[in-house]
Amino acid sequence: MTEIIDVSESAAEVRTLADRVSGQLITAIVRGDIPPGQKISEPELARTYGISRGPLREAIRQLEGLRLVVRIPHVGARVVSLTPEELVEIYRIREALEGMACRLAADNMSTDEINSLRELLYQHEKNIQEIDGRAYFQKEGDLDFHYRIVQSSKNTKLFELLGGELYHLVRMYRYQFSVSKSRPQRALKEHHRILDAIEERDGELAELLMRRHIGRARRNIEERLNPANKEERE
Amino acid sequence: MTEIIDVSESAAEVRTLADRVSGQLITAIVRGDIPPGQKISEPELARTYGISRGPLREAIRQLEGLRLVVRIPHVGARVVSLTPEELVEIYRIREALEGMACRLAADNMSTDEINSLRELLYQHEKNIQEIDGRAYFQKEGDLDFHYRIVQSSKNTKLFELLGGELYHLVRMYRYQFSVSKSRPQRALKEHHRILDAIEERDGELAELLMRRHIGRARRNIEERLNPANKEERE
DNA sequence: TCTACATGGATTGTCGACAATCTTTTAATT
DNA sequence: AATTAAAAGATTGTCGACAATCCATGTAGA
Repeated sequence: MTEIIDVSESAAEVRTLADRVSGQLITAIVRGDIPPGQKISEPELARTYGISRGPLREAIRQLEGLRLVVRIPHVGARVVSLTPEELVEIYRIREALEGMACRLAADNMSTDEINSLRELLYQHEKNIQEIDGRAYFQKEGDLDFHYRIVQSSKNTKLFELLGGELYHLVRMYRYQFSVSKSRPQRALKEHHRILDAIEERDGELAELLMRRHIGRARRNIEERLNPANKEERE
Repeated sequence: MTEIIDVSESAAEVRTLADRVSGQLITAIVRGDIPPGQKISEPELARTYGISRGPLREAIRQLEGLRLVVRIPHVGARVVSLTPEELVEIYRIREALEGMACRLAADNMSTDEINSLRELLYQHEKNIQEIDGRAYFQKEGDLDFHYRIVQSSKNTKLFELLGGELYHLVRMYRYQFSVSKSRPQRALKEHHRILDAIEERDGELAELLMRRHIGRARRNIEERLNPANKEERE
């Protein structure tokens, strides 16, 4: 999952301090080093990263745009703490947006990109078999798949939107609600099917499969919230 | 169209300078006072707004998050200049997202909200008849309708996404590619139909109608770009 | 005359200090 | 003892100045 970080970090060889710190903060928040809800102390962070408060404040403003922190004037910034409902909301948005991305990718993805992505899936397969228990790589790897699809949709705005703010939040909550163990193999199979559809240039099917795929993940979350009633929605 | 501005401006009674200037810059850019592609000179703007460069830079970082400006380290920030293709991309995203918003709104919109929105449409009707030529209010009013629907979907993340960065860009390009004159009446009719479907709690129909509605607007733009070939897409 | 380089000017990036606001602690009153 | 009020402390917001980088102008050489 290096790519997502790279977008904001090495895009221009890590120029300004604010940009660099912004990237560091993103990973820190996503990995849970700075847990959700925690207050962000400017003096403390400035000391930690060895910079002044100026660039730091710019970085915070940037994170605010990515919805990773919530700022209250004259009070301070806190790491965002999504309610489970909001997380479900995000998955609903992903259903719509990534479904669309698949439809576009079926038209616009090059054969090179398809082959490369297939390669990635084989690699995931190996990872799952090898480090069976630790689904660490898989956790990020899954999103890597989605990332590439969106990228290959060739809709740059869609790419910015999903890669920019939605994926960071998803990544963040992956590290917390640790992924259930039964999903990886199944998810991998679904990934292959989606790529199959794209390879056959069947946009309609690709969209359907992706919507189902994300919908399942969403229901997975919903069930974890309401273990009691499984069939409340729709 | 006051609401959209209010979100970022008066949310906390306009506290910090950065927030205030951020709001002013947004309207300035949206209205075209600072045209697309223009360089944003920090010293000049700081003088204009009578503040120092500190808060101004924070405001610029915020606008960057809203995709209203593009920043290059050590070079400067420019007002974003969307290619027509990107504008079409945005409309494609709106199709997906607002279609979804309609489906949700059919379930979650209160009768009060429905009545109030109907009232707004009647007001639009009056405006169109009165100031026939100047479609000024209509221009913003149209988006007001969409804004309310998304709001009533009760999906807060969806609301943030559409209201936050997508609508600003759409508003911005409304002021440039001035809306064709024949659309308003037709658009108003379509708005009524969409609201009808929502009122009848027919989410599927509401989604369909909204997708068509935005799709038409998109095709309208596409035709303006390629006046020659009308039937190239799908 | 054109290209390459160097110099000067302007702009962006960073810092430390001061002012305004909030939070916590302490004290006083009921 | 509990609640309110006041004061101290800490944090956020703002500013002006300095450093680093980029851009434009001008000069020298081929």
